[in-house]
Amino acid sequence: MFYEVRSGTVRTYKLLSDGRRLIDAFHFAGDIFGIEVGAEHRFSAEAVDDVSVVAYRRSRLAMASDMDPQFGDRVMAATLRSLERAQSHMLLLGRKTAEEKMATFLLDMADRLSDDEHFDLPMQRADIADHLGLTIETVSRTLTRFARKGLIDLPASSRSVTLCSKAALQRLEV
Amino acid sequence: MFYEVRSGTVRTYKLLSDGRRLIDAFHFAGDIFGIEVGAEHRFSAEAVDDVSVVAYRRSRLAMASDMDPQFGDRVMAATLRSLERAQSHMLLLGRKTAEEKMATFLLDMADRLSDDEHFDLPMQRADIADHLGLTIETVSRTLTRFARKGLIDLPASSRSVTLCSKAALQRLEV
DNA sequence: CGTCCATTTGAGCTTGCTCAACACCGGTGG
DNA sequence: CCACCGGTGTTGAGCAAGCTCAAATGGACG
Repeated sequence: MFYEVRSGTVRTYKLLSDGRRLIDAFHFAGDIFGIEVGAEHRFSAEAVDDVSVVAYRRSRLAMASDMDPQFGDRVMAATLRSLERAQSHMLLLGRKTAEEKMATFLLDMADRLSDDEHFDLPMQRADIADHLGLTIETVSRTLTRFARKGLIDLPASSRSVTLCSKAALQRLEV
Repeated sequence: MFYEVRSGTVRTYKLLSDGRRLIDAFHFAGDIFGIEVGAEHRFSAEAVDDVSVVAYRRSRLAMASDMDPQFGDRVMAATLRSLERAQSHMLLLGRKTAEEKMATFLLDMADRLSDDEHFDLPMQRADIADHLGLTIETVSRTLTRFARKGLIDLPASSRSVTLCSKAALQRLEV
């Protein structure tokens, strides 16, 4: 089985035995996730908000690839995109500072969630923290620091963000 | 183009603009690496020691898949294995402590480099550090701590390692 | 209005980093 | 032979980024 998000946001994650969590990716409408080698999945998936997802049997892949080569190509492309994302994310997790992580995250979300500079984050601080290898507190503090510096605007709701200076964030991102 | 290691060890890595490095993987004999979507590569590869590598043109993939489905399968499997490894490595980078990282690394190397509990690391401390998101000093200190605890044996040469207690390392690994 | 949950903020601590010195080893040349 | 050297690895001391623990704030909803 593998999956395609129709609407909403899905998080895929792994846990350590003591409960520490790493969210390896957020998946939005149109994203394909959960393609694997073996029979059983090596990570879990959860809905972040209200979600609609399509599930495909894996056997469909081989079959569909014959009938509809486009479909096979799309799945291969999705797999390679996951790999690319994972590789960039390893660099972030292993070598970026908290500020650089947040800057990268905000720019990525802006890119994927909005046409302009404003968007609403579907996930809560704990999800962001577990995605960036930080704690909730560090995420929160870094966001307020960005706001104080005038890089972003955090109107009331705490989930909505406006990027005031993408250029400055890109500089921070390294 | 993508590549297959015949003998020796290859490291693939990414850099931040100021030179911070993350080695996303080490590739040993038989490993396939460097499969990508776009035209240009998004990471660099270097020989860790004396290496022999086979390069395949990407066009060969589509072509060969028709003539030799086995080959296409092998490449797809390699891609999925890279993705799996990247996902586990994200958990390591984002959520494991220095000791847990080293324990995981040693067990992985033992698995891939040796039949028993003894092996020689092909890479230097700086490579290990940049693979685990640590500094050289922390790698070195963690290894000596493991040796003092009797978990491993570090005979003279500093590149050779014997695991005295895989079980204990597995417990540390979380 | 009170409760629950998410978020923010503060204070102090710890892990892992930085900077620095030292040890070790293989190669090179006087 | 051995002194020197560069590259690699180890060890020590002090520091700081980010964590932990704790409390305060602020909505959303009944």
